[in-house]
Amino acid sequence: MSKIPPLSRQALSNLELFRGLPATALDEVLASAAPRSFARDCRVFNQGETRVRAHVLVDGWIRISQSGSDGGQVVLRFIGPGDTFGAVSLFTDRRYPADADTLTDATEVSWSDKALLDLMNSHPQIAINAIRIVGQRLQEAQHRVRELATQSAERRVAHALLRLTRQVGTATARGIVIRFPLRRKDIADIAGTTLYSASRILSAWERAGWLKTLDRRIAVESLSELVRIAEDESETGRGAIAASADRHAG
Amino acid sequence: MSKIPPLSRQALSNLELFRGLPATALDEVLASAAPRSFARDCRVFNQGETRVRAHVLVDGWIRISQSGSDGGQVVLRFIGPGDTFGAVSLFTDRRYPADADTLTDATEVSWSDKALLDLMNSHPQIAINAIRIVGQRLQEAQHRVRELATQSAERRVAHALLRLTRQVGTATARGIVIRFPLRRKDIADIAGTTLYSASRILSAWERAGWLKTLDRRIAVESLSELVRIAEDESETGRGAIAASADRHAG
DNA sequence: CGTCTTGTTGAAGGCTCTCAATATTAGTGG
DNA sequence: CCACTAATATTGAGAGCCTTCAACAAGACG
Repeated sequence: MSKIPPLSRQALSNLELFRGLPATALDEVLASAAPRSFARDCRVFNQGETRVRAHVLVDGWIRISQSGSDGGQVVLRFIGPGDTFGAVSLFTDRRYPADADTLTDATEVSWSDKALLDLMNSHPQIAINAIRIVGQRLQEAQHRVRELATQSAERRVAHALLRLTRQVGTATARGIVIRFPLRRKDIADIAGTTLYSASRILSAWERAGWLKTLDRRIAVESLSELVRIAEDESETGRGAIAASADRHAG
Repeated sequence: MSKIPPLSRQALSNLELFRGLPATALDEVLASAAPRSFARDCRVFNQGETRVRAHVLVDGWIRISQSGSDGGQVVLRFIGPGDTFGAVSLFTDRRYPADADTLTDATEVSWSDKALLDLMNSHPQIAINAIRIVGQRLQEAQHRVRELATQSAERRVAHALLRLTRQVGTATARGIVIRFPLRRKDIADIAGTTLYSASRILSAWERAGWLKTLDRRIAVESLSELVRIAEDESETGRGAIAASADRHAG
């Protein structure tokens, strides 16, 4: 459908995966790259699919979510411009471990397993970059494991929002706005709770005046209060839903 | 204290991190390796420490656990012979993200950041092996995130035990025995629950005759029942502690 | 024999889920 | 612009899993 302009060497060298490569190497990378574009709300790949490729998102936003045989679902990650995704499966069991859906119109480039391995073998820096990327995600995932195992639903929602503001927040007059629309169910799947608890927590925070949601877009007005919820040790581990906000609102 | 025999090329090539390397490369790897040995219950490195190295365990068992500022703690992983550990931090923020403690006497070899980077640059296969290793752990961690977010404490304990039997189980006359002693608190920290819940769940399973613990060592006698608990979809998501076992025991 | 660590178990309370009903908003076609 | 429909959000009530606290038992060890 749409025309996809060829990626420039310049653009390529700004991607974390290909950072620090000489120009000749970038040309090799470009030669084996397959561009593709998607409309909003499209499935880029399915959990379990075996024709795996290494993807880099050029433009747009993508949600990575995993669901179990029991129907339980979690959002693992949001992918933004410049992020690598779906690449780990090339090295493990050659099946995508999660679904990828576009949240906006999006364009990506991807490489086959063979192409990527060849590139890494001739340019080890690519492999080293990949270790850094995957390593960061491993640390994030482990951090999240601890969060889920030890903290209350309210604190997890606070953490989730803080991460979102950092990763995809834009400062505006109305506060820090999260760049794409999120349903309560999305928040719940990110924080590992239910739609209902997420709704209660967020509306309590709205009552307290710490954030607003307009058209599914969340605007955080008082980041410091969220930080307090997320860090405050006086909150006894697992704690009352939105108790802090309601205490505050009186 | 103890004498550490030099690692053979043969032994080295059996480690996943150095798989598929030519003999000359293995010699290079050996040249920069620093061996070290520990008694039981020793700290190998501390969470937050900045003098990071890449470690490979040659012999023994190590527990990797992370604790938060609030005191909450989780066991992230057990490290056995041949496993790599502590290496990801070389590529990210140059701080160990967790504590490492020996569960038995142990010997390891380690490499400095510079040595490992040099080796990877001259032998990309090492970097590619590392991606596979870290990638597998990322997938495991993400799987665990989903588990913690959606499943009941009982199912999580069942999953934890199943993972342990697979990773460190030995088949004996008494069933599958987990190779090193585990306290109830350890089980709780693995499964993301409390000491008390873990105790209740495990003693219910003992009553049902599905496992026994002798001297802190857990012996699983009926793996299939554990699998049933872990997978059974009739258990409504988050479910009654040890209800299945007590139902079974009458 | 005392002490310390670890494990078990009861009771109570509370956070969080589930279910249901209603309100609100988005999307569509006239 | 408005009616109509579907999707989403809010909120109450109730149940229940799990935590928390407390007391006690059982070994390990000097």
